Amino acid sequence: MESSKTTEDHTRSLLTRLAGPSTNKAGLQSVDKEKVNKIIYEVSKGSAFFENEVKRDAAVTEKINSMLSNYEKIKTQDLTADLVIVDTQLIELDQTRDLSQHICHIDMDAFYASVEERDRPELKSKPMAVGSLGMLTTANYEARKYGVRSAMPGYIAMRLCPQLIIVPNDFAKYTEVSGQIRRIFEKYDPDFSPMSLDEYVSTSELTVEAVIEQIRDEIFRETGLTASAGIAANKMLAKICSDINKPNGQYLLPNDRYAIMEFIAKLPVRKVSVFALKHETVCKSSVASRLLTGQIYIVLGYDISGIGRVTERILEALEVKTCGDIYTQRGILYKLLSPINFGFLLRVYLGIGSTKIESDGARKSISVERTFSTLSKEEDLYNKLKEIAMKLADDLKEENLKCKTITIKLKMPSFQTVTRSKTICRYIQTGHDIFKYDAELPVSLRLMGLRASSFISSDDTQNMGLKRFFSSIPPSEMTSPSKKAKTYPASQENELDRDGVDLIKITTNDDYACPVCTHVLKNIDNTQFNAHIDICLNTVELKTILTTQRSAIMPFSSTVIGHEIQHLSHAYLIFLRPSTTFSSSRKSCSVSGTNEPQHSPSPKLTTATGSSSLLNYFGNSSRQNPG
DNA sequence: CAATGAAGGACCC
DNA sequence: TACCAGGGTCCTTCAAGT
Repeated sequence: MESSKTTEDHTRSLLTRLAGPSTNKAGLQSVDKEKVNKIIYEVSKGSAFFENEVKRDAAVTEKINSMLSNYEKIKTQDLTADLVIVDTQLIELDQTRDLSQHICHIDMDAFYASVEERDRPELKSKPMAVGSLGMLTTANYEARKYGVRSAMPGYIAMRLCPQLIIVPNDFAKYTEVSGQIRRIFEKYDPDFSPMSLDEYVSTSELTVEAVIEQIRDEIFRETGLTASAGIAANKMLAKICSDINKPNGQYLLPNDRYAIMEFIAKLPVRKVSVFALKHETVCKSSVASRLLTGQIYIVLGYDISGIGRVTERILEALEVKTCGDIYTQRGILYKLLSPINFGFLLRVYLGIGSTKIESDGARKSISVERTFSTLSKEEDLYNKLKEIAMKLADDLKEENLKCKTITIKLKMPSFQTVTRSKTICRYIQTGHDIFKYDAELPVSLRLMGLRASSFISSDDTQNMGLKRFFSSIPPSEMTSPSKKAKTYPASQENELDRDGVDLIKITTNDDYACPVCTHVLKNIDNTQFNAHIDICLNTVELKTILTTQRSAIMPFSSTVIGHEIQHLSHAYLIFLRPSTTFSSSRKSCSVSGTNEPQHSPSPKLTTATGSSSLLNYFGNSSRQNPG
């Protein structure tokens, strides 16, 4: 029977995929998932989105199959030696267990929807969701009975529940309520308000549970909203526990090794999500607090990861359904998964998670993206991108950040998504062949986005200018100029330009080849020359990264792209016209969502990633080909 | 032979 | 009627350069 699982399994996984990411949320347990999934399937069948999901599902299937064939081989092997290694690892991990404190995760129930209900009580008894017909952000519990949930397109929700009321998002309002809640927490946090601390906590008779109840109660009195809480020994467990008695309830998992192991063993892997505190985000509905011997530290914001649809499928194929199964299958998992993923699973199995409140806040990237009804005209696309770039530039300015890397993201009407990124100094130094842009190739897009990352201090920007450019690029590499150089003139107040461009001294009026576009500029003086360089640097038409860098990986069916980059304030404006038919030949990644930023607050992330990646590679290959 | 950049995904809310 | 978001983080794989 194992071998005859073909189309049936296929549709099943597809149905699950289409059902969306949040099918296990509170309030959804009682719905007839089969039926709901079927309706979702019927409604979306044939759409571009659907077709794209089919592809992605197939990719996961393929990956699983290759894993399974490996699995078959390994099954017959003697894993004794491996088990010794794994069990040693388990013992070591167990010794890191920290049961010295309680950590509590407080989660607002259906936050946006609850706010709307509070303001319009008549909605309480009716199925209601917040969002638009395009996409819902959340649904109240009445609506969840019909299978309506967050991240579901509104029009599909309407099929599931025709009487559904959809209320538009009102983020300003939610932010305000977040502020209210936050102020409540501040009262409990000694760092914010030491005075009121005694008022609430020093009555040491109060149990942890009582304190949390009190906090939830106060939230309710203050905002009219309910919250749920999980109290446990670490962040991971606290997060999981907060879901158990949702809505408007709390759950305490005792700080006892046995209790924890019992609890986790029965837990379906999909329930695992890991709560890690990151930079402070006000407009979120989750709050974590830590109770430590009479003190409470409140931290807002989160960074949550977990085991999602894909990982669940992979694990299921490896016969791991509950966290307890991780132990049973540990030998296989050790052989098949990357060390990082495997280590994560071991910690899950042991119920070990981070207990730190490292509010290591530095944010790593800022992005802006917009979906729109399909645009095809170059001009429209350009304008849209310009808007996005302006917005991103504003955001950067607001955060007082400068970036080194810009990533553009494009989504075709087919939902195929491509991203292209460039770090500025490299971009300038490398001086990609400039591409004479080819025949008009209108491409349609449904989304464009820009992301800024690799933030740099202004010191770093000093050495990235033309000097460096000049010194490292042989003139022969420069090619023809952008036809459009003057169409998109440089923006006036361009800080990055100022920082990045050193003026070039030319002593005599002469012919001079522009290093960027290689045009020979006749008889110009310093000022004119510099002006020209400015324009060229601001608007460079690249031979597309797509052709030069990706052709080896992704076969292109037709001609490619004009690609322009324009400085716009802090941001770069990138314009591309890719061919519509990228065929991704990539294999999908392995088990992910396994990232609880462990201990060490911020030791070189890049290094960590790099080396683990290598470790991974070597580790896997040596283990997977054992003889 | 480490370090790095780029592209693509998975996951969360 | 309407036809699948936007903002982040981290992980993995590839490829190329010294």
